[in-house]
Amino acid sequence: MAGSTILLVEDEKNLRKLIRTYLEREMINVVEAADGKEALELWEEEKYDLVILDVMLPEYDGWTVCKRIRQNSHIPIIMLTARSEEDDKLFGFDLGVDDYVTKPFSVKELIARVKALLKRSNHQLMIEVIEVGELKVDKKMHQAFLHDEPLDLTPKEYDLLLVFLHNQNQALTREIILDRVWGYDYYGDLRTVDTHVKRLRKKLKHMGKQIVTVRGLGYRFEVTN
Amino acid sequence: MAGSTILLVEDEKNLRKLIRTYLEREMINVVEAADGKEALELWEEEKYDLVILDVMLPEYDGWTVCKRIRQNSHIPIIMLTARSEEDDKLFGFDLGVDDYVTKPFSVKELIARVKALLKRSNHQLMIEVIEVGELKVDKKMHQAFLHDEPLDLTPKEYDLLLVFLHNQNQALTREIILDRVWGYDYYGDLRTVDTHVKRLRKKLKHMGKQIVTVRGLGYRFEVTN
DNA sequence: TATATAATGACACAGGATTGTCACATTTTT
DNA sequence: AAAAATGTGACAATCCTGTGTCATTATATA
Repeated sequence: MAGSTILLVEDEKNLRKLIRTYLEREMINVVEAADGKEALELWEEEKYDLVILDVMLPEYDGWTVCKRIRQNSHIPIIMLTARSEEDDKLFGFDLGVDDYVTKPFSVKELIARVKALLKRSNHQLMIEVIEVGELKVDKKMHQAFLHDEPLDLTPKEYDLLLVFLHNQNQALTREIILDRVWGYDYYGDLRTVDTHVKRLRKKLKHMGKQIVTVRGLGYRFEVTN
Repeated sequence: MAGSTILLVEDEKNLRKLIRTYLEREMINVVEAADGKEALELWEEEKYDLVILDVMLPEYDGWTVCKRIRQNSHIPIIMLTARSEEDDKLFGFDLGVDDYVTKPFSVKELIARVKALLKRSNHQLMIEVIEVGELKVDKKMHQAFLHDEPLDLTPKEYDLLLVFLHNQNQALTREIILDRVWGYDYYGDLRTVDTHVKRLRKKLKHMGKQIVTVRGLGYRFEVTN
């Protein structure tokens, strides 16, 4: 939390400085970028715990930067949107952003959301064993269990399962799944996801039903609390 | 969004008419003023959702009008500026201008910004869970619920429901609905909307009555607060 | 290194769900 | 009553997903 490093991408200097001041008051380190290009350069250079990203940016806009970051990281991203390009339809499909803050916003609110996300992701990383019903995954062991019986999953199946477990109850498009499991630079058939879902479902036995098909979109790992 | 009223202050008649045409295509009402004095008079008379304001105006210039409006309202203001000077913009941000469009501009861009600002003010799109009475939609899950029971909606039905929920109490023409759900480039029978409304109503059970027919126009999702 | 085994990605096909359209019924307006 | 607009059921075309299979690639084993 304190001691985290944030990449702050915002072209308006005064706003950037203001946010920086507030963040530093929370003992959070801030690296600033004034445009999309700079943001991506800084992104490659160092590791960050969270990104605050303005949508309207010179060079590359926020969506582009976001997409690029999402190609190899699940780091929390907060978008500062003044204009919402997404229409009704598109919005639900954009699953990469963790939170939105709409301009004009109170900096206090933004900071609150930053803290919430940092806490959450910190928490996520700590978790070494994920358990859902009879299903258990020990990340350190790199092994899944069903009824405490080791499950014989292939690497892709394991990765796929983890993506589902990390995004419980979230509808994921095939694109997103392909990105997360195969990597951003993978160029292949979307339907391949289907095949792997089929195989994973089979191995998960009755738990396979938790992987719900979201028709016209993709899949969702459903857990009933 | 649709149904909003905009005060358009621009002295050049042709440009004004052009902007008006585009805005009305979006179901936005337009009130025109040709100079600063008229603008302020109209401002006092009625309520608006947004103001488009040319900087160079007869009688009072745009800054004066802007200042005056800001004395009693936080309504979104878009300035049309001829110069794109940095200091001009900074000056404007002090006055509380929400967005700038620099002449010459494409009307489409202006419209996009208008829509963005209107959306921002009722930033419904950002909300991930929409709840109306017994009806609930979780956008991340991509799932609707009625009495907390999952609703089995087809993709089109889901999209249609979202459009209604994002435009509560707004009469929407079939054209608009077709645009939002099927995409602007879709070429098909307007009556198709009717069929899908029928199907959605049925699945929404008693809540189906909330989708009110606006004879001669289209439909409206009605909520009584 | 050669061989066997497993994993992977692509694809085609089947079956079912979804969709758009139309004709006709019903309602509302003139 | 006629005209106009909307509601509705039926149905064929289309879309989408599940699945089996196969060639290729990667990995493990001898």
